[in-house]
Amino acid sequence: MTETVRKTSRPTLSRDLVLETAVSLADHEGLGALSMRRLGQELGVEAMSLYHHVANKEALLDAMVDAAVMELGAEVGPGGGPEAERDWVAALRARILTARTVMLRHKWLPAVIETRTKLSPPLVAYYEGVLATLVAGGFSYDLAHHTLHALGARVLGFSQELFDPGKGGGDAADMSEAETAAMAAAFPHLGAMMADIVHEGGETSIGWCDDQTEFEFGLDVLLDGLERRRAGATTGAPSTG
Amino acid sequence: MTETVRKTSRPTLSRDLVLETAVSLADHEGLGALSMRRLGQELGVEAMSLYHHVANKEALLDAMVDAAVMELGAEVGPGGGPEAERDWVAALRARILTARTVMLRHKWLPAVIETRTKLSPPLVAYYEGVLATLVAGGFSYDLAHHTLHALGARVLGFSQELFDPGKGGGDAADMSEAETAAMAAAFPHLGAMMADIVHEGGETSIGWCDDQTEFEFGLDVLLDGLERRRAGATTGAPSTG
DNA sequence: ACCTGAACACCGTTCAAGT
DNA sequence: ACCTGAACACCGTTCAAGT
Repeated sequence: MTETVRKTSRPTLSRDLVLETAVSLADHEGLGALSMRRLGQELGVEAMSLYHHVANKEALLDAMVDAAVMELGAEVGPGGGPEAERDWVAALRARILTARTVMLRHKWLPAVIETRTKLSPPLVAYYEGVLATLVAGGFSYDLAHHTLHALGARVLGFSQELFDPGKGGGDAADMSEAETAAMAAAFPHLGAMMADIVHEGGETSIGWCDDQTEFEFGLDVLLDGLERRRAGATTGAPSTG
Repeated sequence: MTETVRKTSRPTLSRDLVLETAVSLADHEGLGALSMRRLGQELGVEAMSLYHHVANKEALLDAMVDAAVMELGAEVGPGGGPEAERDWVAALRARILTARTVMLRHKWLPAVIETRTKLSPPLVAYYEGVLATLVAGGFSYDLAHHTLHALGARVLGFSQELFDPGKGGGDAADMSEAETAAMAAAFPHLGAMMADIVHEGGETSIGWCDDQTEFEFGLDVLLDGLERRRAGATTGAPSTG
């Protein structure tokens, strides 16, 4: 699981090596494991040596974001172009789902991006590509701007999942029958919904929610609604039938 | 700005007083200011005394979430009912916008909710109300489940805003003309969009994005798309004209 | 029962000192 | 120029001791 230390060889420290090691540490053991002392240890060096290659921990996190988002930028390409003109929904959808694979590789990235105070040039470049895709698809800058807000974190391939039964320490499997029954009594709709999902899941996905499916569902609802607005519907309240 | 300490009177400590003070401290000075030592100081007591009323800091955060979400629950009411049957969009929209006012009062709440490992009963009760509203509006449990995922954090009144020019240390006003020009050259679409927004903002909102407007736009796009699916459209990919 | 103070094992970071 | 070790000002938390 854990990478072994390389106390023996000890290659000369460099900014790139510090960065790579930091990203790898965060990838494998989570953001909580990334302390300056621990990172130094991983490199066979005292924590204080890191300060010769990085101003402080915030600067290290900045650089990690830049590195990961450049990775993302390389995979999604420039954006815009004839595919976007033909079908902006498909173009943007593909772009965002690619972004998602990068986010899944670097699970720490959303949390770190959220806490950045200076904006990352590679991230701005990514947004430029999204915008190019929207404009090629016929969006006004005004609607494109609202669209970026509407997509929010989803534009980078992640969403804040709050209602995650798999979280909560115990997923459905962990809940005792008594607990499930008590919950169903107190919260009838949630109880019914959970029963429904568990049934539906059946043999394939045991019990709960498929993150990828749900991410795509939410994304498609948004893309659908946005296309309707682009095509000329009012930007006001939705029709309520 | 900062509340003054009450070293003098020193009322007997109680769990409720600890909780209230913790919430107030986080409200006024942010989550970063909430350390056990600082909270003790605010109560005119040693940090270690707090452990008689709260198991540890995680338990304190759990209790703070419960308290804030109960506040939310009291303001939104039970959910469902005849209004939801008549117009689920309006009912859910109102519910979520009320939730948003609570989130704006307790800015620390989203971040803390995200890190909880055990689920909060008041939060489950809130979801039950959302679900009751959807079911009254004609949703199947299956579609309602997807809907909760699609709304994500928005169901609680907040969204992960990543592209926030006001963030980044410098908003547009803080950027030098040279910087703005350089950015417009490197990222033409972003440059054009920003110029467009600044113009549009005009006298009323100086320059940038109105969070409330953008929140409602994104919410309405989602509600619109969800209503279409409820009314019988396929749950697959959106039509791309 | 409630509160305290010293202590432990952690942080990020500074600084003077080594090579 | 690069790395080190002690130190400083913080964390959350434990534990034995006070009242």
